[in-house]
Amino acid sequence: MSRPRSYNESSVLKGAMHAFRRDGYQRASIRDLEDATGLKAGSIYNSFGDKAGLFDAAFEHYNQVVLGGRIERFAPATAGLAGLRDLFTSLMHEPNGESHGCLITNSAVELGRNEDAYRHVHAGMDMLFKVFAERLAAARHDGSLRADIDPLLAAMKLLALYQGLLVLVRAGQDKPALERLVAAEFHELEAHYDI
Amino acid sequence: MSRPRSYNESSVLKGAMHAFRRDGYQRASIRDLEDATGLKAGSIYNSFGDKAGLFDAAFEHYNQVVLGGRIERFAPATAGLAGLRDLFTSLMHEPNGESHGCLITNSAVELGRNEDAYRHVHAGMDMLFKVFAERLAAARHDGSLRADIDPLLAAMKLLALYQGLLVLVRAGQDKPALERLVAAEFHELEAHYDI
DNA sequence: TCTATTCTAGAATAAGAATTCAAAAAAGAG
DNA sequence: CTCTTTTTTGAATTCTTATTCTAGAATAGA
Repeated sequence: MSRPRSYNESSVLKGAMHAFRRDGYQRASIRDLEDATGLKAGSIYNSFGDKAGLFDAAFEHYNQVVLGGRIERFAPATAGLAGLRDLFTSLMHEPNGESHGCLITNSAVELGRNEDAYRHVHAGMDMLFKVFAERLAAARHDGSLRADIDPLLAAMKLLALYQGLLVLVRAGQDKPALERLVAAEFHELEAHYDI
Repeated sequence: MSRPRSYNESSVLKGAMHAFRRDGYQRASIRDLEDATGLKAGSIYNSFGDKAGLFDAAFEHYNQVVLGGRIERFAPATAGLAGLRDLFTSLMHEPNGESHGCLITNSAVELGRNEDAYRHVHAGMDMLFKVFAERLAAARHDGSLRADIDPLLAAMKLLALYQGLLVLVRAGQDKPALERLVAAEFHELEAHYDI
């Protein structure tokens, strides 16, 4: 019937996401997005409506694929507190020295309460908070979490720490120092039985 | 000899700073900056060279006056750990429900390693880190800090938490929850003598 | 008071960005 | 094979933004 789209949606979204993470919503021009996605401006408008529409789709992709995948990979339910720690440590290990940062953090700061982005920012933060809270609650049950720690309060603290680390990485702070910080924080969370 | 400037430099910088905090460097247009400063574009260019020059001056002003003043007010050397806690708590109490955020956090995220902003971002973070480290070291000496805590490591952690809180405030997270988090964190830092 | 100089205002300019448009191309349905 | 529908493309357009220019106003010292 009609001519089918010739591009691969997932690779287009990946490219757009990359550009938005690196440059922010405002600075990523349609020109940049053409390069990043391999599509021409016309096709972008035809497929996504406008720049905001592409951002929307790219953010959705980020939350589901990148963030979701990261959680699956580093912090599945079976990995306990150590998994959470690995998730945090991975923030300091972005490939080839680049620090694109997190679309959630970057958008929260750049766009504030902007309605469209707000939805995704909240969804992403919720996803993180829930994983933190679940892992901490489980750790409390199996005794690996210090008994005097409130899982929900600690989950919120981890969320703040997570966002803060991303800011510091983006600002070029010394990564080894940040890793020591993460190690120390998780050491504090763990139950340690004195002999 | 020559006509002197008719504006008040400090109030101009305050206005510009406000606009940059609210909207970010990119989104704050010269038009917006005219309104925010009360100057006309011509005067802005005459006095500060260009938009980047005004941003530079406004950032300098932020670090010296706003951040410096905040530290003086909430966390002078005499106030100890409680002063630091108050400084953190004040982040959740911006006047009239607005959350302009911190120019340091916002610029770190928006501008990344951009050379001009980088200088100020680093200066601001350094200023915070040094205050945290000094207060923690002093608290260690007077015994109000838990003895097993490394002041430098804890200072870095506080810096991350500080930046993270600002991201969460900007994203509209529940402020009371964030305040509880701060209270809990400082409770953890303090030495508590069991009777 | 006059003059040199700098400030201010607001229009003009120029560059860059987002978005739209019109024509060419592709692919399946009949 | 042709027709229809939608995508693709690249140019055209419209908007916005940063920056410059020009004329007029203000000031302090000669």
